Amino acid sequence: MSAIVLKKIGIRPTTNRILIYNYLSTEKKAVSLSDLESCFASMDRATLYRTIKIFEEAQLVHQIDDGSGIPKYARCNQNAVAPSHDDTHLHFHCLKCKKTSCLTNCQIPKIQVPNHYQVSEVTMMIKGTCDECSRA
Amino acid sequence: MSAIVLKKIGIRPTTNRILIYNYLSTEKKAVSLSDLESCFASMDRATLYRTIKIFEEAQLVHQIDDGSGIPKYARCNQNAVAPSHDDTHLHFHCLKCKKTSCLTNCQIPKIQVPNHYQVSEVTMMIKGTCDECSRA
DNA sequence: CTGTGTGCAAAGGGTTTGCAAGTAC
DNA sequence: GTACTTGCAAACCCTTTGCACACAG
Repeated sequence: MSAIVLKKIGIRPTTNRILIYNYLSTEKKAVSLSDLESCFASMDRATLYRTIKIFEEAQLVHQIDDGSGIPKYARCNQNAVAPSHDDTHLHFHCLKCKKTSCLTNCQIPKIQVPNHYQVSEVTMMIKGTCDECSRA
Repeated sequence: MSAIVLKKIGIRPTTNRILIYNYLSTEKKAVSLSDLESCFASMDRATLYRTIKIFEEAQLVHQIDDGSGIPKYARCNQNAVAPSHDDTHLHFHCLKCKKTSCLTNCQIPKIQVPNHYQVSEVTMMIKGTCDECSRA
């Protein structure tokens, strides 16, 4: 139950939050605030915004910047109940269907940076044609 | 002379454009529109915006999305006079000094994507501490 | 004279915040 | 009753565009 998951990590499981949580859990693609807004027309933008922020802080979701300028959010590590979030994988943005998704199976290769540089986070974004679109 | 460079690729070398071009050529870090705005206070935002767009189309600069939500621009391949622009390198965003720069010497590793996915563009963004900041 | 470049002003698209009412515990 | 949530409204930040004037060929 999602209510239990939320409660466990210290987020009060309100109706709205459970709905959003479930939506993010089933949705394969990364969603923007506008996506959520049109999906949950009854909820206010501010509520969606704050809910996402809370989820992000609790590491239930991570933000993805696909170059569109509009931040998207995804919950990837869907098997894990604990907030051990994995975002060391690639992100893919399909130029045809405009969907952004996580390629959870593709790890980001280890990278060599020049001396004295310290790496704390690496993101990798691929644009192209996704599975579905290239078959069609 | 920058005027000649601009003319060669079909951009009329106005005073403003030469100034901006020179600035981008000497600046090591990627700059945002606001950066340009505070640097060239006499020029209008719209002029800066349109100039950057023109440079981008002519492939004199490329846009970098460092996760801040604010697009930055850089001219990397500074040796090349021709508009053969190379943007297959890494980008680095320093969490201390907030500067974004090109690691021109670091190529993006070849990546393996799942079947049926077609890759047309790859970007890689590293966050951490830059050379200068980690020495200080 | 004609076409391009520029500044001004405003529209636009999205995020973020203040506040007061609502709701759960 | 108290503390957290939510909706409404507005502020905000930055990009983008329309339009009229300025300027160069």
